[in-house]
Amino acid sequence: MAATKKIEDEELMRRLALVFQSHGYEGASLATISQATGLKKPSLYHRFPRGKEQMAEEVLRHAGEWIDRNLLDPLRAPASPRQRAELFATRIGSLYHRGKDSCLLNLLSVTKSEDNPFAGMIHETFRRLSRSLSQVARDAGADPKDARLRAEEVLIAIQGALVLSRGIGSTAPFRRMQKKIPDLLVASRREDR
Amino acid sequence: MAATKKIEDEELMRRLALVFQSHGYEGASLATISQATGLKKPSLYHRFPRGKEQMAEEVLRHAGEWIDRNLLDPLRAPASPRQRAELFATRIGSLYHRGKDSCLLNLLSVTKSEDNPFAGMIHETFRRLSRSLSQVARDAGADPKDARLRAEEVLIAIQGALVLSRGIGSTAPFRRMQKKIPDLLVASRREDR
DNA sequence: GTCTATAATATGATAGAC
DNA sequence: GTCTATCATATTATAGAC
Repeated sequence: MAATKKIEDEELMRRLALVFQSHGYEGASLATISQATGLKKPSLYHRFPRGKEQMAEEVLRHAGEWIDRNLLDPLRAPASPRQRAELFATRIGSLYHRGKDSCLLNLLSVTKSEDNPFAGMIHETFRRLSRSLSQVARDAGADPKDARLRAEEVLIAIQGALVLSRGIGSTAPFRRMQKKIPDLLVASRREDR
Repeated sequence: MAATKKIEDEELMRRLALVFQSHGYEGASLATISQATGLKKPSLYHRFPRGKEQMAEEVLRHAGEWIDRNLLDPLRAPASPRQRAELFATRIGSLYHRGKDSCLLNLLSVTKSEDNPFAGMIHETFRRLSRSLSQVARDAGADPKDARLRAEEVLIAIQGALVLSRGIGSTAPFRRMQKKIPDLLVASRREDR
């Protein structure tokens, strides 16, 4: 029974994430969410007493846990920096369905209200990604400052490729970016670049 | 009278753009828009008979014209490729207020409806940017294929830096990215990158 | 061109039955 | 835990005066 419930929760979070990814926070109405999850509004409020804001919070938390398990843990695995960077690039591809999906961190950073209720969680998630990525760059020989800049470049490349791919209706930019991730993170560079 | 009207229209579009940039399409209610522009709802409908969708369309068109005049024309100016790339980087900074603003092309590509009403204009604007940027890369000696990839890299860097800067609440990533634009577009590269 | 007033609908949220 | 029915408010949109 507990196992079944757990699976249902997983599926629920998966569908909620899809709705917020597709339509953004304000664009995801309770009617849309109800249809996407198969739960009527009162059932949603039973599960999320604080309503839509809590739904988005828990989706963000759930996504953060996925990232910790499937992106950040591999970055600390006992493998060469390049191998870890390559595995990271692969996992990024499955997180965003090879560029077809948008990033929750991008979409949930836009709301009606002046101060975004999710800003803290979004900031925190980017920070964890940045720390783990820069550690790989350091393991590959980069000094701390360069390592942080490389991590930033990788995050920029991912977010930018997702925006551009959605903007032009083609995943080609995302797939090209994905191949570049290992070099951005661990390849040696010329001094003048 | 005509001149005064023109200025008012400019200011109106400027404020509308700011609202959509800050809150996204669905997050920008007519109440918010009314407050931001100083026009009551019936006045807005007098100016935009098809309502909010037309407002966003005209804001996008207006932004596209700004881009043509202030970003793309300089890319074709009689100057060295590097000088043109540097001017472009400067103008990108003022377009996004040095990283404080978000990109309309990103925010307006998210709506409630399944097929985004602005997809065509967004796609078209990215296309014009890409064409003009790649021409600069070609003028700097890149072959057509490499030039297109460099233009794509620049667009990815801009969009990604804006997303990351908003996500972490700091314009530092945008400002660092801005300095890299000229090299991304026109610097020679090692073969193995 | 702009406004007050108002309508029609959508949206977030709850009461209460099962 | 889920539902039907309902509420209060927000939202898009319009009528009609000035």
